[in-house]
Amino acid sequence: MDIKQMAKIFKALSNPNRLELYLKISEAREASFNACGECSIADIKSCFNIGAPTVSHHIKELVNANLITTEKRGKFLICKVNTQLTSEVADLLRLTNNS
Amino acid sequence: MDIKQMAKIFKALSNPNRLELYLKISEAREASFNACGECSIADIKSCFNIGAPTVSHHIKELVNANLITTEKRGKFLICKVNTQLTSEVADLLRLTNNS
DNA sequence: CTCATGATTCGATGTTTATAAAATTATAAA
DNA sequence: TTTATAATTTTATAAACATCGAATCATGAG
Repeated sequence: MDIKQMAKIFKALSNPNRLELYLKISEAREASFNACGECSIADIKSCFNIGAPTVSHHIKELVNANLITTEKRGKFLICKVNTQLTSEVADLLRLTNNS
Repeated sequence: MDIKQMAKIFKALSNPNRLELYLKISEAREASFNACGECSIADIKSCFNIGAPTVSHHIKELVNANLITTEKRGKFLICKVNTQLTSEVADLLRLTNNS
């Protein structure tokens, strides 16, 4: 993976609110918001102390870093984690560690 | 690990130059700058197109996030990766992935 | 069609950040 | 002790960022 892309991923996870958002979306697959492992902006927003425009902005950054994907379902936007990318990054970090 | 600490780590890795710096320090253990798996600021600086003050600032951020440790040896500052933290982070990323 | 609601865009604002130039400190060598 | 070199601190600046309120867009319900 290219350094710029890697940095972009880390940047997307570098804001505490956005990171928590991301983790929430990840967890949604298990203790689900809607039993399908998905998570709407309204769901997310109700867990945080930040406004809808900010949530929207954060979501966009996560999508932009390819960490999640979204899908419009009716009025709602459904977010899912891109599990492959996350584990790629984990592997890269692991590589720097072959002590 | 606490969300804020996690975010801090990611922030420290979110700048392309700083990330590359960090990776360079990691690699130094193998294809070494000084055969002891260490890496001085001068070594680093000579690989990048950024000035000494900037390198110094980046190093400080990496130390601050606990990703590296430093040790002054004579005129030189020697940097080493904190491998434990790195693998903790990798594990955390992995965790979001238990599909 | 109208309305309510979920989400996005726009505009503004205060904060953080990356970077460099200049000045300063620390240390080893001559 | 003087000098050269490595690194840090200080100061300044331009760019990026997080956040919000207001306006807007999109969609499903009545």
